[in-house]
Amino acid sequence: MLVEQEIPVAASTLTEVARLAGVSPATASRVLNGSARKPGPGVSERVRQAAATLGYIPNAQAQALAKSSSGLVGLIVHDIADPYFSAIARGVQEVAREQHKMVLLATTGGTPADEKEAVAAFAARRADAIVIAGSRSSRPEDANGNAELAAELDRYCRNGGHVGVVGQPVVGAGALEGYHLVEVPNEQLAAALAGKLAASHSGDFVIIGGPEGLITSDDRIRGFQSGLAAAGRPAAEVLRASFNRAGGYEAGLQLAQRIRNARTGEAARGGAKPNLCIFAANDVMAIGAAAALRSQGFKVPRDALIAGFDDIETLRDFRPGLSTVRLPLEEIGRLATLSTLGSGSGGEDGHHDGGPVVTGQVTLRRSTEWTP
Amino acid sequence: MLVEQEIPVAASTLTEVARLAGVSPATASRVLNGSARKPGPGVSERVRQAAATLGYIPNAQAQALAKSSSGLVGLIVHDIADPYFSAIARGVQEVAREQHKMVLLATTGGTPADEKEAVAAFAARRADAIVIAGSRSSRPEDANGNAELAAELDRYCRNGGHVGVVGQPVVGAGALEGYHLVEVPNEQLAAALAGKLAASHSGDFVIIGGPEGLITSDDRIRGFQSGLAAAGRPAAEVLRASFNRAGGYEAGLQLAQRIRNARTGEAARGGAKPNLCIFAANDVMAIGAAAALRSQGFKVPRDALIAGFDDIETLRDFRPGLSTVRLPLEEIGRLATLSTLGSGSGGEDGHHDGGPVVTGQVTLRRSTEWTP
DNA sequence: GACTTTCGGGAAAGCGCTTGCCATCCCCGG
DNA sequence: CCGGGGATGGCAAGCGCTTTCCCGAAAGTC
Repeated sequence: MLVEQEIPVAASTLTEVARLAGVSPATASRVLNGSARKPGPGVSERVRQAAATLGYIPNAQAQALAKSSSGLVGLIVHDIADPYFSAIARGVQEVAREQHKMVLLATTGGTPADEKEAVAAFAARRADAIVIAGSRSSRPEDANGNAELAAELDRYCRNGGHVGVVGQPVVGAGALEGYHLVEVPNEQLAAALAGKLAASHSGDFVIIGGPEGLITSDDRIRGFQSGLAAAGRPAAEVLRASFNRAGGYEAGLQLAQRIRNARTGEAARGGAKPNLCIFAANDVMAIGAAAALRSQGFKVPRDALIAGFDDIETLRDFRPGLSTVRLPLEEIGRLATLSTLGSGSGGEDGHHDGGPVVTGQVTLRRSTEWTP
Repeated sequence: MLVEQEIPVAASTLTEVARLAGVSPATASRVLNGSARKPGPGVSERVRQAAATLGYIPNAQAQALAKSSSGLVGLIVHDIADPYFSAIARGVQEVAREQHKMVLLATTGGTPADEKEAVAAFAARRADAIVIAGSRSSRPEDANGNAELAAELDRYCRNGGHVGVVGQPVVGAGALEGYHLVEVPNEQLAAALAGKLAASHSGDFVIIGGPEGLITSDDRIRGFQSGLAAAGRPAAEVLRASFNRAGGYEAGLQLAQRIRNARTGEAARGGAKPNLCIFAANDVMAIGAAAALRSQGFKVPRDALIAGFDDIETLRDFRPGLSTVRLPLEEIGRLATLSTLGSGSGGEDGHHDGGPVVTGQVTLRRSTEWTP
């Protein structure tokens, strides 16, 4: 018996389904959306049938309003096209999907003011959780913005929201229930990297870092320096540039000039071991620096060694292979999201929990390997 | 006169604001959220004041429900961590931001069934627009899924939604009002690339394509072949692999074997021009293939030329520079989004409009440049 | 067999906001 | 001086769904 498929011009509502099934909206709601109460099998069948016929799609907004939980996860990144963030985003997205939630995306360029705004927007949408990736800033001029961001987050948490922060705590945020942190051991890893590099490189070190106050960058720099110190080496000079390829390139040009000067001074003897090892605070900067060196006629690792941080996937095919620290970015995204959703119980004492442990791995490749 | 900042434990509602301001919720609504009617200045001031005191954040869900428009833009991609998609996502995000909308992200791996589900979810959330990036599939086994996807999209459009599709039309989708397409001239560009390559390369061509039925890939292959034909060259052999780095790598290994065989056969004479030019249907595959060749001891462009498609930003530092076709991905994302939002009027005749014009640019670099 | 428990279903009260409509009030021309 | 028109504010009816009661009936308990 073929039933005429009704193709409604407008989205049909629960009430219509209920009417068609000859039950009350309450019952229809109970059968179609998991409720504690399970209506009888006969009724259920009728309702489901009616829903199918009408092509019923529940109005998520209305549901959210009624049960004040939206099934939304907010994700805040600096720039979704940056491979660092898109890798994290993939992790977040995966978990969200598993948990039948949708992710709401906001990109802020790292400006605390924008981040605050994004949090507010997420709060307005009653997002169940917010994941903030991307370095916090400790710059004085951002102090204000940070404070507002922290306040906004606090309020969000106080209203029952959960926030997962990747990397380091939001400056000034309280130790609230619902506030989770996925700590990334930038400092230790950078120290470990420095140690390894110091073992094989006897010359100078120089660091290309992001702008002062970018915590991730600062942590990595500090870690690298302490690693150097532990190896009995003098502290490295730090060049500041913007935390992206362009910044790396710019700094790379400076360094090229410097190498050139050194060379002419020392009467170019062939086969000399490169005298400089560059540590860029992230892979993208490292690539930029490498490009700059190349543009000036220098080769890595022949004329300078170079290492980065993150082990961005797309960059693994870069030649010479970039020495770096592998960070499980996708996993980090997953963990940050899970900490806010999955373990509604996981951290019953919850607030500011030590959080899941993330480890990275120093990965040495050709870019820091001098071969005679 | 310092007023004690009231810090409400729960998010405050419009009604509370109204009460504090001594007006009706209607009025409060009118002043706080752009309404056609502008209440008097005195009242407005009081309401705004009250809202500030209470730290009022409108409940977007409720607003959406009441005015059935959510301020949401749905974005469907295969994989957000793929630089191709993340570049597009950036464009989408930008426009959304400009228009004070938020983007809702869904990743589907390209499965029509998942895409359909994503569309349904977006529809449930009453997204104002949906942008679908990522190749459609014309494979027979996806026909079913495609049909369902098309149906879901149709229904969404019929309910007043706007959808913007990147690349090629959804197979089987009707020519509906609210259905926009940003066409990417994959075929022409691939042909142009083939032409340029044919001009400088006299040997064989081989194509590494995605799985058969992936329209983007197929278009590029077809274009390349026709470009070859136009240059009086025989059609190239097509190797099929998955549309990502791994696929490229795999195919690259096969080709390496082939090159090796050819070499031993022809009694290795040094300095021979590479006999093979590889066209990979996208940059990531090209990189994979290049890595495979390298792993087998071959060098690009010494032993084989190679070209890709997309001009992924992160890959521009790859050495040797990868010949490719530059696609303005971010712009494509922007256009797709704008077509659904900005020009609510732009295409008043609207449906299936020719859409904005996207052009790419053949970009030759070292990877296809044989130097003696 | 009379009583307390379930249990399946419905009525209705919201969730927080927008908006059509009505009641005022003021300003102005006649 | 009075009536009409244009502002301006409030009332109340939803938007579509969930959920708390409540009620009748079926099922258990001595």
